Amino acid sequence: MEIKNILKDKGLKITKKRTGILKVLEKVEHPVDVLEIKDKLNENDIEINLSTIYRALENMSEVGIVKKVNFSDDARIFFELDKNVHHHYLHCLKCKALVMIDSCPLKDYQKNLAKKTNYNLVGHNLDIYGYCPKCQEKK
Amino acid sequence: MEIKNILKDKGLKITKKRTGILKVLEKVEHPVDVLEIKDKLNENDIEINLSTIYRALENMSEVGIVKKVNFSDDARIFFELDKNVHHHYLHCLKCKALVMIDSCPLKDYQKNLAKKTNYNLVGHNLDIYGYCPKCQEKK
DNA sequence: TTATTAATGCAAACTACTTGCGTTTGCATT
DNA sequence: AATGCAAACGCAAGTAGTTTGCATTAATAA
Repeated sequence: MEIKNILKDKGLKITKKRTGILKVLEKVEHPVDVLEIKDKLNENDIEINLSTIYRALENMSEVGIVKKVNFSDDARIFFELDKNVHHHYLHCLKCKALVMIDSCPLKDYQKNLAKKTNYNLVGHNLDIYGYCPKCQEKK
Repeated sequence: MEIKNILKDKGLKITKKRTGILKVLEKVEHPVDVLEIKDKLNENDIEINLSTIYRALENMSEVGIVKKVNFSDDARIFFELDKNVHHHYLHCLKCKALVMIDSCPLKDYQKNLAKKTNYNLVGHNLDIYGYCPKCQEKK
């Protein structure tokens, strides 16, 4: 669906800033933080305040357009388009590259764990850390 | 080993604050943040500044006495005694209880993933979220 | 016992994020 | 096209968690 229609669909007003944010998320294909969004918009001559970015992302995550992503070793909040698919990320500790892993190794595990512990499990968070092929060479 | 000897062993001075912090970590048996440490020490009539706690924990984590623990949904840093065992935590989203899971479901997975991706993988972080039996009742 | 070095407290700085409020803008209605 | 109103926005200030510089104090080796 086109960006404008995605917003209209959820009853959110179509503004240059909001469509700009969504275009950035579409293009980069990895979770981004607010500063990266600001920089990318500035490059395209769109001035935007950080609080606007935070609020826009908050709104859009409430209606399921975007998704908040937290990494355990980073206090920042990242955001990505919510395509309704569960996945995890492989992190390069040197160049910070993110590789999406879309097959989750924990589906069955979580079910079994729920049974064993009597917890009602609703989700999990997994991040895998290492060095990408390129950064291994450089060392 | 006794707390005093653990510190002496690593060349750290034995102070009331440091031994106090370690006693707290020993007793609580779950990762704690700096405020919980401060409160527990205050209860035992030990006044301590937050920056002292941060610095003591930083020093002690550099030498492997304690370990930093990050949870993906919480910006705070938690700390636990470093017993050199890999484990994960089950989080209750309501009462915030933490249950340690000491069998890791990802050992083989990580090895295979390393082969497949040519990444040199050094570790991972897994947190599992849900509701504990008690909190399910309350609802 | 003293001298040296690490540890500590305090205040200020810093990072990431949030909030209050006055202004502007999108858009439904006329 | 003009109007009105709620939503979006910018700015400045506030908050939470953590870090840092510097002067003071305390631990321990000599």
